[in-house]
Amino acid sequence: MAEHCFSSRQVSRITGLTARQLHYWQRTGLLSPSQQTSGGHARYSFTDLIALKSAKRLLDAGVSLQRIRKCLHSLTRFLPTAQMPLRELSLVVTGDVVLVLHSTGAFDALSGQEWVLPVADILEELESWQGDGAYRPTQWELFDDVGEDSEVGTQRLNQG
Amino acid sequence: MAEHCFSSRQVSRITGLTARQLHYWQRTGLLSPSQQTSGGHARYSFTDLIALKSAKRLLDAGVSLQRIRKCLHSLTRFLPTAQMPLRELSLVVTGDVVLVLHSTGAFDALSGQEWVLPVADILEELESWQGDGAYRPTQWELFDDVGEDSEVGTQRLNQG
DNA sequence: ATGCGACAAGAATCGGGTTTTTTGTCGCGA
DNA sequence: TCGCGACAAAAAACCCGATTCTTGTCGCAT
Repeated sequence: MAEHCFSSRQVSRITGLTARQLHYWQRTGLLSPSQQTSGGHARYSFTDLIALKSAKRLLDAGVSLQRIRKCLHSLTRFLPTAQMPLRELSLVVTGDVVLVLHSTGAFDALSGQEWVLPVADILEELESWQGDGAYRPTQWELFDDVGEDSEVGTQRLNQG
Repeated sequence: MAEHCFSSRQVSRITGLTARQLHYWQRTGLLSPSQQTSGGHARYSFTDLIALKSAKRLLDAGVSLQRIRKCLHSLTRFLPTAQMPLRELSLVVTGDVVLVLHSTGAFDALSGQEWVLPVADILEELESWQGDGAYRPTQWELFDDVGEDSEVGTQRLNQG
């Protein structure tokens, strides 16, 4: 593959990251350009661009750099690059976590851990208890009757 | 529908929650039995059971009760019960958040906010820049070259 | 038996101050 | 022009004590 790909300036223009950020990220090991000129100037590969652009997106979504650090780190561990068709991945970002959504499920980009609780399972599990004296509803409505009249301000347990 | 469904004892046996918990949850408005006997004894509906069982699962997954509170609260807001086929839902639990996975995507059960970053979009966006002087890889490998030799312990910026 | 109130241990949250991280800006040198 | 080092502001993480929440246990009333 070609040695020269993208200069810092190009990458900066393309990804929206500042030169300062690229430099700092290289310095702290988040992502170094895969090539360098003999003069020590950065040359980022297209693969680098993908990672940088992803990171930039996460940043814009409010994920802190430290979190991104961990994410990238475990992504390298948990994504078998040969197998994973990248186009089918999605990153789901909420305030605190970054999930990797895959066709087969989802897992936490930080820990790689996966906890999925299909509601269907719960229904199945409960249905075996229905003989205990209940009707059999056909239309499930979940959480329909939570905290209606009793206010959450009522909890004065340890007081007089 | 039938008035009598499940007594506290039954619910306790079925869900694995203690009577104490059921009582406290009722008291604090997390979930009250939808029926009561004239004597003031609890009668939980099957719908209640689903909610309780879900909550129990979240508890077991390490989600704190306060978080569950918020989850249930926003779930009631964000799930149009009439439309949502419950069997297609999954709760994705990671350390800090509870996500509701739906066929069309996922959203945070706490805030209802949704940020999905399909990697395919990133690729698409980048491909328009390829003329800038790069090769055209056919096999994407992401995050393959992150933090290899340069240690993260190197960042001594503000020092001498 | 079930509900209810009281007390207490343990867990979780909150608030504020401190430390670390991240980024902008400037200046120098190749 | 690009990289590099230094200083400083802003943001994020961290720590720790205080507060609040959750749950177990006991005793009493219905």
